[in-house]
Amino acid sequence: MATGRTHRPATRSRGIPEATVARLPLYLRALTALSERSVPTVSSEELATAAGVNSAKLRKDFSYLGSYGTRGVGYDVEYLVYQISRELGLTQDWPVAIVGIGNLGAALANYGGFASRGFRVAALIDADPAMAGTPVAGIAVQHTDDLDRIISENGVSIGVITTPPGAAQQVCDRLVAAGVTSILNFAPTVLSVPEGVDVRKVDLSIELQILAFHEQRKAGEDATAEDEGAPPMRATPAGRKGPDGDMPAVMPA
Amino acid sequence: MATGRTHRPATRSRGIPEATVARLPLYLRALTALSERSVPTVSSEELATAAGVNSAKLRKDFSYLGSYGTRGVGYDVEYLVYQISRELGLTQDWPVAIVGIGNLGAALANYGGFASRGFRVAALIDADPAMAGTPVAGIAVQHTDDLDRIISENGVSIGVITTPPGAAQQVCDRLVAAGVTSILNFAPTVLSVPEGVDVRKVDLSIELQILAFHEQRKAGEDATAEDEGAPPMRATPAGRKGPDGDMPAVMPA
DNA sequence: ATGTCTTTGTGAACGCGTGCACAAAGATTG
DNA sequence: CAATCTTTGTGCACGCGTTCACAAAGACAT
Repeated sequence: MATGRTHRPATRSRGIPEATVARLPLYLRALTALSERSVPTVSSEELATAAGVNSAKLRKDFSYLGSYGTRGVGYDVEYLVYQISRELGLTQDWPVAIVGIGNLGAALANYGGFASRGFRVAALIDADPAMAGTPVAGIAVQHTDDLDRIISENGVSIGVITTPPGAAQQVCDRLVAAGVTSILNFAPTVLSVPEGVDVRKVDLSIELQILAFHEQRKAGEDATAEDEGAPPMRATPAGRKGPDGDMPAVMPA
Repeated sequence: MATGRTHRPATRSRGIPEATVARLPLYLRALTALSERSVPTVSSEELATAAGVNSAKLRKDFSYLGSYGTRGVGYDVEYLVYQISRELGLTQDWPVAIVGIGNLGAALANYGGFASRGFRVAALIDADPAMAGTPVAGIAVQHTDDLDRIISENGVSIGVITTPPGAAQQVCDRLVAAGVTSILNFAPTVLSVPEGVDVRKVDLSIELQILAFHEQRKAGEDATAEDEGAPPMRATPAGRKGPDGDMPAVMPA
């Protein structure tokens, strides 16, 4: 019944701050690029610039992993690539299942960035019987009925949800029941999961709205005298709202 | 030329904390759902549960917007929907341009969540001449050469980048030059933008890597004695130490 | 009107993350 | 070997965000 925690426990894992963990992939990407150019070492300053962060922050981040640098020289690129990869668990292979093969699901399946590092699309699952067997990105789509079997047979522990919002929670529950303990949710829904299951969400609509907020603010800075718009009279509780029908009766993403 | 700040200035806008702004869309979604069910009022507790957050946090968030609640009763749903919409700038229409119409770009163009609230796909732009004119999601794709004109003619201030990583910075620069001041970046690249331009990134790969980290940690908790694998010899920069490993004694997860 | 009950709004404490600034460490040069 | 120079690693202070806990405010019943 999907009655569980909704937010991550913020369990400070093994002393590495969550904020640092979130930046490690950034460093890894920059380091990989350097590695491909056969650059042997980098200073914290250079690497920080490449990763778009502060150099002090980068050094502190690395200090949580250990002392991998050489003073007066910098960091050994190859060595650091390996250390971060190991820390992130990318030295092993993670089979991933994508549930909901619509526009987005198919796009993700085709996305090259998946297989690039440690991740492998192990299964595509959809509720539409007509899609069963259809190959997407070279992989045959399987039906939701077999979800349990698919997950366990492939040893999938990371699931990606790209279903319509209405189906997301149900799919989530089934994934968790089948053994998935990490979920990447693209559906615009708040997922409830039991403790011990990690959920990360990617929400286009939310990102756009945040941008819109700042955009509006920027536009409003010039015209400070700008009228706030017609402040519709307070809709007295249990009463009626403004006559000008201010309500956008539109459904959100 | 892309020489500018990379991170947002964290400019505390109008007294509303960034963290709060990021949650407003969440509240708005939950409120819209309630509105459709014609629920007149909600308590902070109910709404918080629906949005997946703490009720105290929700109340504090709302307190930044003003006192919109009624003690002993709760919040008027319709009124709050309007207030948050206005605060986020969703009462006006935001024309959005998507650059890079590959798998992902096309998927986003088709994504219903776009038009749902305040956002309208005003233009689709791609560098492939063969795509020019091809309709995607009912909109004809236009060529990159006309980017400047397209942006200014449509008054686009929000751009979405779904190009390959190599082209992202260049596209970004052109968007900014054309007048775009908010960018949603799906390309796995660190974008440099001048001050005053907001960038938000959505990165599938990074999200997966963060999940993998936690997944590994969870798996490692049981088997603490797990072997760390073969630690590759440290590429000692210009100086050798014991071959046995000056491996920083990092503890196994 | 008075009292009770519910729920908001917020003061205050706490913890996390960030950035500064510098001492320590090692490379490098004379 | 001593001096100098570069860059790391980190102690410390500060600010933001979260959470607790409670007084104030209003609804509602008597």
